Amino acid sequence: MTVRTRFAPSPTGFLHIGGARTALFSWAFAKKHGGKFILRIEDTDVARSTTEAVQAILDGMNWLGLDYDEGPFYQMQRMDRYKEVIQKMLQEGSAYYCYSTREELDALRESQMQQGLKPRYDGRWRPEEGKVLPEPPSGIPPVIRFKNPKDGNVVWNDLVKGEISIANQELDDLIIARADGTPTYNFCVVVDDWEMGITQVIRGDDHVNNTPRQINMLKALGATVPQYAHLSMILGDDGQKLSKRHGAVSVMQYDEDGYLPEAVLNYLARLGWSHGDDEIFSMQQFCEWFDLDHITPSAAQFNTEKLKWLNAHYIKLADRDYLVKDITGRLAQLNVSVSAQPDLVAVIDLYKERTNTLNELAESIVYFYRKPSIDHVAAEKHLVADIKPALENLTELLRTVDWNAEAIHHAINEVVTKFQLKFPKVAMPLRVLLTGIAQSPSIDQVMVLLGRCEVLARIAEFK
RNA sequence: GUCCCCAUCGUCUAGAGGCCUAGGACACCUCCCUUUCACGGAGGCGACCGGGGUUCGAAUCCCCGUGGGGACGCCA
Repeated sequence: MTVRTRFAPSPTGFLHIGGARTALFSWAFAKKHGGKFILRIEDTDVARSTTEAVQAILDGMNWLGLDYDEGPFYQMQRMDRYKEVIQKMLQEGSAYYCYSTREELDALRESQMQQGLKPRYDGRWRPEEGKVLPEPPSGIPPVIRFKNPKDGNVVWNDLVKGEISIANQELDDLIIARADGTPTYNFCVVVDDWEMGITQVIRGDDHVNNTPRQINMLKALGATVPQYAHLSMILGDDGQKLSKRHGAVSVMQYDEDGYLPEAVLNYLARLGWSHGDDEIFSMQQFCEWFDLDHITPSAAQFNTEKLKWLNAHYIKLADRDYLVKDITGRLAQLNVSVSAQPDLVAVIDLYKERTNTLNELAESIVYFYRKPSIDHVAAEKHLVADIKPALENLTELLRTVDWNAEAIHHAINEVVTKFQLKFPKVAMPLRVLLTGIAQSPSIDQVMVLLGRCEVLARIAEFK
């Protein structure tokens, strides 16, 4: 049987890191097995679903390069089909109308909680052999409930967590259609997973508790039950649960923050999944290696430091043209327009080995295109008066020296020797004057790129 | 409260009864490289939640405890 997996987000927000990993694992699993990956938008909560959120999810998938073979399917466009199935269930007796009001149900729930019971529907409208149902009240539009089996256990072999067994007694008759007739999540999932021929449902483990209900409905419909793989959640850097209020950010935020999609993908792949000691690998390699057997069942804490490490790695490998385009954009954000000189390609080459994010890279090269403000601490330490004669002497040499790193280096050495100094004694003030700070690549290389005219101008600032 | 799940260095993890005096990676520390800061290289610090079993032998299997998480919606 061909593998068919799906990613089924609800469009109530952006694509966050947890969703992205779920999507990545589903995608990789399909790729690994030569199957199909399907995108399905679960938008049946009309009140909370937005087209902006749909777009945000699509953007996130696109940025990560998680392409889908089918879809996106929208559940709201499949209403007719859901209603058909519900009618069939009503006729067959696996579903029934329930006239309980929300107030009634709230009261029920509360009293059950007080008694230390698990809150659940008590089945007052559930048709039963020899049971006399109350007369349907007028003016109350009924919901439709699934008639869940009363006895036995629902058991499935979760591909991540192993065998999970839940007693039917723990389950109640869930609502599959609201009073306004629209079907609810648990029901739509069942119909869709069935009719879309999903073979492996890979999703967050907040759905573990929904699984037995879905299996029961699948069985009631005579459908094949797919395999399930429940991924544990991703915690924030601080070990706290991610939520809209706390730490959950869009994957697109990582783009804005200067992370490469390759880095995010590689990081996510390794978060909760492993292939021996391998840490750095391409998505192609990942798709070949990926399996459900090596997914950790426990929750994982996000670690930005490690993401940065991977990002630094991928920046070193990044395509030149890509970097130039990207960095030009980031510089523009900093109100820096890139002039022809110094050549941005050369500048990036000089810095890409020493940077963690693209934002850092952009910020650290601003001084090539705009005169830097001098850091006070650095100035105090290195721009001392007694170095002035040496710098003046260097200035003279720089006016006529061949403008390449070797010649410049030689010129600095000449001054160093003449004034009986150590190399850094001259290099550091130079560095501060030229870049504004005390850290930079090799100073002669910086000077080559900055250009003779600009170098002389900046040294002259030292009064 | 009830049900379900989880538990190896600070973090991500390797580990499917002997290969484990528990391996790798990030972070941290030291040293080397050096023109500063990085990069890179070499070292170092650092963990099997507790208690019982099973077994010749347990990080690995079982039970109990503890801790953490999830679910209990006319949300998904």
